[in-house]
Amino acid sequence: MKLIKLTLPNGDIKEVTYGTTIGEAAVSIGSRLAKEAVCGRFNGELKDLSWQLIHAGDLEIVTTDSPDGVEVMRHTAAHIMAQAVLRLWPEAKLAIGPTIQDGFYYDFDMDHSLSSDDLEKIEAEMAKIIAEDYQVTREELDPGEARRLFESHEDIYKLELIEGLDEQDKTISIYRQGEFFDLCRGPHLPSTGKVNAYKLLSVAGAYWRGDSRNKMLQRVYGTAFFKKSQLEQYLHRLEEAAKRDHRKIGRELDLFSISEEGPGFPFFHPKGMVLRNLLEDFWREEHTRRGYSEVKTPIMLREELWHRSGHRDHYHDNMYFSEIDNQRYAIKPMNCPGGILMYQRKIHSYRDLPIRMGELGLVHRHELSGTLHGLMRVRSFTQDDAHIFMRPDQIEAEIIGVIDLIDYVYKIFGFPYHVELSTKPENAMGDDAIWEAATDALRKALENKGLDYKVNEGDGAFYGPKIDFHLQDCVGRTWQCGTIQLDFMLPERFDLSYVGEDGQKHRPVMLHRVVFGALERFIAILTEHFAGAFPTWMAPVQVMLIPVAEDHVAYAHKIAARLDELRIRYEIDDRNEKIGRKIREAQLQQVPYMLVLGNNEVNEGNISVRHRRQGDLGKFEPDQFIQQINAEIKEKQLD
RNA sequence: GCCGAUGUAGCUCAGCAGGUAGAGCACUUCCAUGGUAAGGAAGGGGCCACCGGUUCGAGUCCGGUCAUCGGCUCCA
Repeated sequence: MKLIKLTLPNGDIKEVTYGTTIGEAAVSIGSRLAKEAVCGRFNGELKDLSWQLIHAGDLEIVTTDSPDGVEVMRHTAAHIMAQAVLRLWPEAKLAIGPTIQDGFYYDFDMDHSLSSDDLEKIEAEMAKIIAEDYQVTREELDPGEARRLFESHEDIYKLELIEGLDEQDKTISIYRQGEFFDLCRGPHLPSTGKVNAYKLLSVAGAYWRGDSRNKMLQRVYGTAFFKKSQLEQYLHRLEEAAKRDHRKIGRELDLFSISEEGPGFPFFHPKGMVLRNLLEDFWREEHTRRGYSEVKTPIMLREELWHRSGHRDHYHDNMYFSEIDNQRYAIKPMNCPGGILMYQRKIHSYRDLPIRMGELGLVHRHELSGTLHGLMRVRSFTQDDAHIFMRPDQIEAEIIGVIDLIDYVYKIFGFPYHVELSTKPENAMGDDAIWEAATDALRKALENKGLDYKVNEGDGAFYGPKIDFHLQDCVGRTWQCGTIQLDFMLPERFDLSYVGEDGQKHRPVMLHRVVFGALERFIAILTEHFAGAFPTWMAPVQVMLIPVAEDHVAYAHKIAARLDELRIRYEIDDRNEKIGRKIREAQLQQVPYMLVLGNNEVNEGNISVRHRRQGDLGKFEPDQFIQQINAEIKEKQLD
């Protein structure tokens, strides 16, 4: 009998007989391992436990605690869901059903429109399929067989997928469980009974192949875990994220609102303005320090300018237009053309470069109505923009300068982040050579900084490639904020120049960049990240003065005068209420410090300090407290 | 823009066999002068998103519009 040598992850060599399945191999390695086994990884490829080993190679048993194991199980869960849907609505056509981060979905084409009540029905049917514990088996078919099989069920979407697979010369495999079968690469769990903790989460529309010209299908989202406790933990996390929703907190803390009179055009309330102004102050301080100047360009400019810049051709659908004195105007969706006009006002020497021109620019973009979302997705927003005009030899140093700035700013807020590089998109201006040079410059700067990055092919802006910074909030979600875009195109289009050492005209290179991205969105992210409990330096109200009774209001004003000197933001709660109530409300407003002022304090000339998280901190000399909170603010401490 | 759901007081929500609207919180006034997360009482407040239809009668049924929510597409 022929023996096969398997190399295990720890380097051990295991010999098994020809034709042994991965599942059997797992048993022979250890019974505990076999119990936890989900599938195997043979020479880097995931295979079913029933896969037969017929030649030597590396074998790893993928277990329930590995990310791959979870993904395989979710894929099986998606099949079980599809099976359940077909049992309930036999006319449904299956499209695709992949796993995604934290779960899976399956797209269906069916007349019955699914409601959340239906999710329960589907879940119940899934429970039956799991209890019935069908074997999940793999079959490999040639394209003709596969076509016939799916044609017999009029599975138009699967047939389209098969066409694609056939072109790529890939093996066509299907998986069966009970009466159900599906086109699938696999691998899968050995049987449906192995799926344990699952939950269907929502139904939504989704275009076939993600293309809005195609039919809209019904997508059911779900998730599954090996352990009930993990599922519960995940659902709990969703609840926590919902509690942090900036739309809810924004209302509760009176930061901003959006009126039906202006969908996508937010109103900032006084407390939201405090946040905005602080971000702007911080931004100005950092930019001044780093050699930026600040400008402001007009909201509206002649439409002709936007033809020259290329926006009219490449960005038309997102722009608003208007008319003044029979002249066509456009409302700016970006700040760059204005910045360029500013650059062109005079002749520049090579000695003047780089020019770092910052602008907190209010831009308007027509976003599709269905995409608006609180402050995260709006139709008018303020970019913390800057345009750097520079000589080609300055490109790398300037990019590195921006990378350092972004790194500095994100660390102040305690955000970890990662970086992505986006290359030439389909609707791009300019030829490939320029794009390549620009993309190389960005890549070089990243490599010089030793930053790891992911590449997004075809995801760049129409005028140049970009580096995106994705920060991660405390619930683990990521948000694209900062970007650096290199642009050889607009300087060309606008015939920008500087006078070189040789007295001749040369073409400068432009860099577009933002750090926060948009103030509106950044405020939304901060709100969710801190769940409304902004660090003291940002808190709209930093101190709540709480006189115990009417007699103590005068003393509160005396303390307040001291806070005024240092521009510490406070409120005096002089309502005729018990202090328990005043404290509760200050807590709910996430005020960092509450000062309780009653007879004891007035007589002793001190204050009782309560912190929103640490509770009662005891008595303080007013000066001592004020110095302490002032330091906390100046150092922008996170609490 | 597309698919689905939703739209009742400032907020959270109840109401429904179609008979002209209700709670808690908030707000106002009064009483209580209170010591670390809600003191008590009284009162004001709604063109039930908007427009049209069915009906003797519509918050409730039907159609349209607008907005919001969950996604898709897109993106700061």
